[in-house]
This record gives sequence, C-alpha cells and structure tokens, in this order.
Amino acid sequence: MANPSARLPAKWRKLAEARCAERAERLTPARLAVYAEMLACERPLSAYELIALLEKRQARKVAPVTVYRHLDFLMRVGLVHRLQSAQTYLPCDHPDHPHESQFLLCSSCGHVDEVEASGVEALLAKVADQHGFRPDSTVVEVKGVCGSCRD
Amino acid sequence: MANPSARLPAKWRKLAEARCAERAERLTPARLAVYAEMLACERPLSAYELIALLEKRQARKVAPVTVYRHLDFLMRVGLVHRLQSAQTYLPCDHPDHPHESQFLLCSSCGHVDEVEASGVEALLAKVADQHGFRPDSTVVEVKGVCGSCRD
DNA sequence: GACTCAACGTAATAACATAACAACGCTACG
DNA sequence: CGTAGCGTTGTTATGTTATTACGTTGAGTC
Repeated sequence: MANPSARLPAKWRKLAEARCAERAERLTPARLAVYAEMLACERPLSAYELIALLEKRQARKVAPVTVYRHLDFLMRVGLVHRLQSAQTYLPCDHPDHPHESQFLLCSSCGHVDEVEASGVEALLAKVADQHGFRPDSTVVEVKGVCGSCRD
Repeated sequence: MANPSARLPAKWRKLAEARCAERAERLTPARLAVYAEMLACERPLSAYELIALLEKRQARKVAPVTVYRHLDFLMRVGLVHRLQSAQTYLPCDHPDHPHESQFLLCSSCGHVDEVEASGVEALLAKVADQHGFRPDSTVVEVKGVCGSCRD
C-alpha cells in the first residue's frame, strides 16, 4: 500500500492539518488516505467508487461504513463537500477557511466548479428572513454546460 | 379503494389537467392517484413512504418502479419537486406555471416552504455567466428553523 | 494495570433507484 | 375493420447508496 501522504501535495496536507487542529479533530492515516484519494481523482466520486479505489490501492477490503465515516469526518471539518443532487463527494476547492459554496455541475464533461459568491448566501439569507426562516446551511447546485464544453 | 379524485380538490385537479394538456401528456388515474396521495399528506414523502400509503389505500402491492415512473412523470410536467438533499418528493405549491423554486426546510418540524424568489435565479444566472457556465436548472435548498418553530 | 473515549473493523440490513421484458390499450392510418 | 405504432402499466430481478449494531483496538490518563 502506498503511503497516501506521498501522493498528497504538502500544501493540501498542511491545510487539512490546520483545519483539523482548529477543531481539535484527529487527521488519522485512514482519514488522510480517503482525502488523498479524492484529491488524486479530481472529480466527484460516489462513496462506492471511492471504496473501489481504496481497495485497489490498499489491496484489501474496505467496508462501506468505513468510507462513510471518513466522509462524515471530512465533511464535518470542511475538507469535503457532498453534491446532493448527484450523491457524490468532492474535496473542497479552497479549504483555507470555512464557507458555504455553490457548485456548477457540467452535464457534458462532469466537471464541477466550486464557487464562493458571497452575494448568493446574502440573498438567500434575506429571502429566508422574509419568510421568518432562520437558515443554518444551504445547498446551491447549478446544472448546465461549462465553458469548455460549449466550444 | 377510494377514488383518488374524490380526495383531490377540484382546483388542484384542474391545474394538473391544464399542465398536462399544455404538454400533450396524459394524466392517467394511476398518475393522479400518486399526485392525490402526495397532496393529501402535506409533507415531503420518500418514494417508499408513498408506496406504503398507496398500498394501504389500494389494498394491493405497488412496485417501486411504478411509483418512480409516476414521480418522474409528475416532475416532468412540473407538478412535483424532488428535494435533493432529503431524497423526498413534494407537490409543487403553485403549479399554475413552470418555474424554478427555492426550498426552506425546517429541521425542527419538517415543514418545507417553497418560495419563488426571482432574484435568486437571476443572481445564479449571473454568477454562472461569470464562470462561462450556461445554466439549465438549479437546486436551491436552505436548511434551518422556520418561524413557527422559533417561538 | 484499569479506565475512558474516540477510531476502526465486521457483518448484516435498510433505504433508494433502475433494468429488462412482457402485456395492455389507445389511436391513427390504410 | 384491422393492424401497426407507441406510450403506459405490470412483474421480477437487480443495482446503488447508506446505516445499524456490536465488538476490538489504541492512545491518553489516573
């Protein structure tokens, strides 16, 4: 089994460690391995795709619950997002700070662009307030066609 | 088995028929039964909850694929929405015209408020455009606590 | 050592969704 | 009329996503 950290750029690893340290959470090798696999893949993965990749790399069986636990952890600390409309997971594109994101999902190439438009969150907060609603978190996913695929 | 239309207010039925007529789609009894069940329930339902309700009312087995087909139909004509973050389905709150909606999901009482804030769609279109992205559809779901539950 | 507590392993199962194929019922056209 | 086409429905099986329950390990503490 390859050491996952060997494939994980130092920059990302440092950010991940910082995020965990902030919250007094432990970035164990198993958790790091899942995160590294997701970063290496560069596209959203389903939990079971991730299981298959991990089993291949580690040459041993990986139970679903294991991966789901690691994903829950990574989402809790803000290193990973879940695409609700696709039931897939992808690493956060800018894990240097906690944030709400919006996602642009290309239906042609499958690429996902994570953007952070503060105006969107502000507007949703305003709309919620107008309905007497106190927002905790938001899901914003836009499906369409990305610039590359339009050419 | 009760006639589903007996439980479906005439107003909603007329709107449903109009939506289907526009698109030359057929609002069959089976489809209407699913729609009526969803309207009667007044909260988002999972496909399998819907199956259980239909089986109870019709006193016969209902296969998952049947309900999924009817849900697909109802979503296609715009009478039903799917909450992506909860994997549940709920009738459209204002089926008199096609539209994109935003949803306010109360984590306390489970109530879902469907709102139609044109500003949200406009802003998302603008953000998408700034990234060279052509949007087709959007998913906007805000989790939080509704006005009633804050009291 | 004994206690605690989070992380991890293992097995089973629940919950959500689709595939493949046959049969039925319109309706439109000769 | 009849029959060909096509959308709807029924049936069975299977695929995909996620969780429950419970036991074990390992690091830190007293």
